[in-house]
Amino acid sequence: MNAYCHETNFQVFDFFEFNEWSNDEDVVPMNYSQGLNYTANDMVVNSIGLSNNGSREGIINRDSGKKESREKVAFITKSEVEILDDGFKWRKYGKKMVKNSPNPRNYYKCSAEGCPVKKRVERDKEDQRYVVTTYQGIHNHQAPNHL
DNA sequence: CGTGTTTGACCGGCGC
DNA sequence: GCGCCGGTCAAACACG
Repeated sequence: MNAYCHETNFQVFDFFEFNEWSNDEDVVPMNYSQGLNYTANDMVVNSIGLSNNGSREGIINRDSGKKESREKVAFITKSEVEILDDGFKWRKYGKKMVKNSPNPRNYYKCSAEGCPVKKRVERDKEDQRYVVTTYQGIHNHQAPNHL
């Protein structure tokens, strides 16, 4: 077992999709997040819209029942480490303290050439045992092999 | 050298 | 305007 498999095997405690990713308040909990049987790895695969063989797959729209890629999704895990290794290469480009939270928010961009995907990582402001990871954008390249 | 991190500066939107 | 706030840039730095 490599470090990647180990680290992404965190239970997902909640999962959000953003219909309007310009508006952080407009989040819609996914119906299938209730089961809590998803790992961070599952969430990464679904959120980026790429399946194991690299084809576009996406997540299930609970209204239409169809799979579609989402521009922005977020999930919460209970984790002691903040940087979940999701198999992609990320370059950190910023860190900010956000209002009403004692914890900084970290900004990452996908290292792949021309890929527009970004993610944010921060600890839950009320319960620091939880980590909130937000992805925005859809990768324009092949996913890592182990995804 | 090539790549990634750190960190203050900078910028744009928004409310007053 | 001006200041707050969240997001990004980029120069310096670290490290293999």
